[in-house]
Amino acid sequence: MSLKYALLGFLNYGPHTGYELKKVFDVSVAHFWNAELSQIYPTLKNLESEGLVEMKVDVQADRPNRKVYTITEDGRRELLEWLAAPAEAEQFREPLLIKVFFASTLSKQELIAVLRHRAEELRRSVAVFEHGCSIIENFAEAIGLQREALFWGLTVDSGIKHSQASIEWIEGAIRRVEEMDDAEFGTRYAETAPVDARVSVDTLQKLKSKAPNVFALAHNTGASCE
Amino acid sequence: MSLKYALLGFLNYGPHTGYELKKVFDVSVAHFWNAELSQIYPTLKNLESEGLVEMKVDVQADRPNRKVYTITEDGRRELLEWLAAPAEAEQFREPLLIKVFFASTLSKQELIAVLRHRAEELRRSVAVFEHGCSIIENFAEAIGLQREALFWGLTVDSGIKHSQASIEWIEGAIRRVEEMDDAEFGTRYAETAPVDARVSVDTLQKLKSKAPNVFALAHNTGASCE
DNA sequence: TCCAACATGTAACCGGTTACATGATTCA
DNA sequence: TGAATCATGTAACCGGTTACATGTTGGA
Repeated sequence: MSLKYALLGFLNYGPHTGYELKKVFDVSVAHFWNAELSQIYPTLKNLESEGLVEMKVDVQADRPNRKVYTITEDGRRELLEWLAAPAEAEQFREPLLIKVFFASTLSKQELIAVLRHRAEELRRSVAVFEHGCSIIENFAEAIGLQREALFWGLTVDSGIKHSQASIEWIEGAIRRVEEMDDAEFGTRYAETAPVDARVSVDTLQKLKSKAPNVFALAHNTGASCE
Repeated sequence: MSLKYALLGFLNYGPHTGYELKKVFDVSVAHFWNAELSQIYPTLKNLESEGLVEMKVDVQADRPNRKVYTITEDGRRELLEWLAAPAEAEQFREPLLIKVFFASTLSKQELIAVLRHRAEELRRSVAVFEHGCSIIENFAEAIGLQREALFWGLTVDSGIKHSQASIEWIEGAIRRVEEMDDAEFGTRYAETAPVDARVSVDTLQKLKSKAPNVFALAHNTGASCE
């Protein structure tokens, strides 16, 4: 649902075509919100039918016609309302954590390799983001939106902070895993006694009745143990 | 695609029904991977048709019949392969960042309110996660998987670290925003000169040709400016 | 000559959520 | 009496990605 508002946000700067919006997306918000043309075009159409934007065909002789979208007063109002409302927390899904969760099935070296690989990726993306900062600043100045540069920079900051937090977590995890015995890995539960699902579900039931508040809130986002 | 492997992971501990898997999900991986029954049931069916699990109907007199799923050797092999392969980086989408990106449209107080609200949510989820740790440890012990507790704890840790990183970023953002002049906010671009989309797209073109490497990699995850 | 850029779209698919359907038992 | 638990599912929808379709112009 947020794509709608991201588009309104850019249209609030000035009229754009779908094609232009995609380009602007790619250098400005792509690090936390990607969008494909095939999604942008129909979304613009919806915005139009809701009366939040207006479209004017710009007939061109030598190139394909352009559909230029302009935000309406209704659109401005709706954008502002959304911006001021509390942000929904997007659900966080991280495949790496599934691997760590079931890591005792792996060998110690395999787990460490997986962790190192992800850390490398994250380090690379931090480097990219650091370049991204200066690009965003140049861009903001070039188009006369210097005052936006601070806000844009904050979003890049957020990305860097998250990546760094992940890297630090991975480094800590590797240290802990390295301290472990090789024997703790490579378990195949078929060989040991398999877990009895009924027992574990019963156990959950008991834990739940002891601390119901914890289970009630668990759906929010992430927190951790030391 | 990861749901499949998360299910295989639990089935590797021992046979479970779909209903049981949902319960186990909710207390163990829900903080980074939610799953609904309506998704679990068909996924189990697919796993069966792929030969990665086997199903046996457990006829019950007083209650509805249960379908108990057991992992096969093929399933174990596929799980192990996936666990050892590099993790795909899930795309990160954060509505709050869209709000910050377009924050100059808001008033200063509105922006700060939005930021504070999210920080509060995050603080609450950190508290929940801290409880979650002890629950996970109790659970692991109760079902005889003590050695798993460390890995499970690491995933909770990751959640805490992320939330804390977000909180710190928000606190920094609030400090920066508080230093700003009220006049920097509440811009309505219609009143000033709207941005010319063609100029901004041209500018992007030039920035791109100057630093093509940055744009090539930009799709990874997040990094930031100081 | 061939590819990239310009410019707009549709269709199929995919992972996931919400809502709905069924029907027994147990507990407050 | 009515809600919660047990237990399985289907259907509709939603946001998003990938692939496909079309056709021109300009540059390597």
